[in-house]
Amino acid sequence: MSLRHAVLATLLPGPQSGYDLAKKFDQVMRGVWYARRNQMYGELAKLTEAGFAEEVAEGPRGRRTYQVTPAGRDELRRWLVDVEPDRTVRDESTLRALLVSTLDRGDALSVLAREERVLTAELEPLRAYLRELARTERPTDPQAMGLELRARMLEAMLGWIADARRRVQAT
Amino acid sequence: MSLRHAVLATLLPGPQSGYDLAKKFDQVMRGVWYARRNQMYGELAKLTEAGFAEEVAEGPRGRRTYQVTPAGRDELRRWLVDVEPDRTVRDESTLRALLVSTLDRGDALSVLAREERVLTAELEPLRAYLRELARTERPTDPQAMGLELRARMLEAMLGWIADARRRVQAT
DNA sequence: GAGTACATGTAAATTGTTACATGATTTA
DNA sequence: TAAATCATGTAACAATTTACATGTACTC
Repeated sequence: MSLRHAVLATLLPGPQSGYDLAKKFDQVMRGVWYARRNQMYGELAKLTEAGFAEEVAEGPRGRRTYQVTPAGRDELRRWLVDVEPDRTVRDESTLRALLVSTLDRGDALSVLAREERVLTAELEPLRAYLRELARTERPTDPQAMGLELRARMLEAMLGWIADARRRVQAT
Repeated sequence: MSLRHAVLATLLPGPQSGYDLAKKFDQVMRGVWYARRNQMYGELAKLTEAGFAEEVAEGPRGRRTYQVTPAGRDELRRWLVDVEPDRTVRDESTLRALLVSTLDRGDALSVLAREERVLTAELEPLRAYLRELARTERPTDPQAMGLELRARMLEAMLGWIADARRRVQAT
C-alpha cells in the first residue's frame, strides 16, 4: 500500500487536483516510486472513501481539488512510525547489471557501457540542480532530500559498473 | 517481464527443480528482485511453454527438474542486449526515508535511527561474507557481483540517512 | 510415529499496465 | 478553427500477494 501513502504525502502541502498531483508526484517521487497518471485518480477516490482526503472544490474542465484530512495526517504518521516496512526490492536496472555476468565479454562490455551512459545522463543534471537548490531551499525540503537520495543511488550504481567493467576486462 | 528473465538466468548454471531454484533465487537475487516461492512454479511452466526451458527429470516426492534450452539462452541474451530496460523504480525503504520529512523532529529521528539499525544489520554480515568470497571465487561470479551491488546500495542509503539525521537535528 | 523439511501447486484478491474514451479551455 | 494542453476516467490484461491444499521422504 505504499502508493496510497506516497500520494497522501504528495497531497499534504495543500489542496491539489489529481492532474496537478500526478505532475508533482513525478517530480518529488522521482527515483523512489513510479506511478501512472491514471493511478492518481483511483488512489484519490480510495483515500476519499477512507476519510484520509476530501474533495474541496470543483473547478473548470471538471477539475476536482482534494486535500488531506486530519485523519489522513494521522494515517501517514501511523504508517511511517508503526507499520513494519515492506523491504522487498524489485529493480530492473540492477537486475540487468547483475545478469551481465551471463554474457560474453563483448556483449557484457557494451551493455555496461550503455548503462553507464544512461545513468550518467541522469546524474549530471541532477547534481547541477541540487547545487542550485542548496543555495535557495531549506535543507530538509522533501524534494531536495529525495533527489539527493536518488543521486547517491546513481553514484553507487555507477561505481559498481566501473568496477564490473574492470573485472570483465581483466578476464 | 523481469521475473521471467531473472528465473531464466538463475536456472542457467544447470538443471534444478523449482524448489531448489526458489532457494537459489533468494540468494543470488537478494536486494535485486524478490519473488515468492510459488511464483517459481508458474514461471517455470511459462518458460517451458515458450520453449525457453524444458523438464529433464522427475525425482522423488514429485520433484521436477528443469534446464534452460538453447532458445532460452538466446532469449536471455536478446533481452539483455536488445530490449530497452524498464527503468521504473519502486522502493518502499527509500520512500519511507523520504517521507520522514513530513514527521516532527522526534518521530523523524526515531524512524531514521531504526532504519539505520536495520540496514547496518544487513550490511555488516554481507561485507564479511564478501571479504571471504573474494579469497575463493572468481571475480565475475554473479552471486558475488550481486551482493557487492547490494552492499554499495546499502552504503549509499546509510550515508544519506546519516546526512538526514544531521539535517533534522540542526532544525 | 511424530515432526520437520521437501516439493508442487491453485484460487481469489490486489496492484499495476496498456489502451482507449471523453470532453473543456486556451493559444496560435 | 485547429492544435495543444488540461482533466478525469474505464476496461481488459498482466503481475504479485495471500491463503490454502496436498502429499512425500527423512530423522529423531
